[in-house]
Amino acid sequence: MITGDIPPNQTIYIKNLNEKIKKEELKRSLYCLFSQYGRIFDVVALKTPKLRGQAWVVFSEVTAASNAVRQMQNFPFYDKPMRIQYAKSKSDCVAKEDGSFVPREKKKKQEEKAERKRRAEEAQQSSMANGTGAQSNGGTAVNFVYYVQASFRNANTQETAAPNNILFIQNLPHETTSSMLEMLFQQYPGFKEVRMIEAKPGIAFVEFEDDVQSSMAMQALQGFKITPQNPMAITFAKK
DNA sequence: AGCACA
Repeated sequence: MITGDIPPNQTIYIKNLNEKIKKEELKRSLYCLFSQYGRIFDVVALKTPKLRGQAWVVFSEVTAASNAVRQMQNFPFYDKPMRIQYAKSKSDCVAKEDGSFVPREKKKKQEEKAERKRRAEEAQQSSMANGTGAQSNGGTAVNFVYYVQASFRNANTQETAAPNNILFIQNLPHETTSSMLEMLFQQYPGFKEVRMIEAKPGIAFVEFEDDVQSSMAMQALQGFKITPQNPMAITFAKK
């Protein structure tokens, strides 16, 4: 068992990540990939020698983390299978929320100064923690996607489907046609076809060759708006 | 392989 004896935690610890990916891109992609399991408070990734290739994704719920640990285990992400466990400790952003946060000991003066500078640079990009950073699509889309998915899960008393080659698209404007979706999705490698159902407007299925390609398209188009009111909510189809 | 965050 890869999670060993680490108790469940709302934060997951991911290792074996592709170290060639730039930090900001990595965080964005992780955010997109894992937001299908629930609301994400924060994504932490550092490129220091000790911490590169690893990341933490902080969920609002332990159940979301549990699903992520199980279903995304060994998922090929930037050509490397992710190894996922629960984090060993509580994330700062969670501790701050529940009042148990105590600032840790300070480091040496110079390091502190260097970090301060780095933080200032990152300040503008780190809007992600508030769910405003996922894609060029803007942040409300991501929260909305989670909302749609959550109600979908409730309605069906089902969990999220494991990654597979077929995407399930929701919240489309009713005027959407399959050729419109084709134009959008065919730009991603492995695209096969779009399927829509006459009797069910607002949803569609998009098939790819495999689950890696489908998830790349999912990340790219998650929250994409055909009209301003319709950020699309993409999940993996239930098989 | 490696568990951080001000």
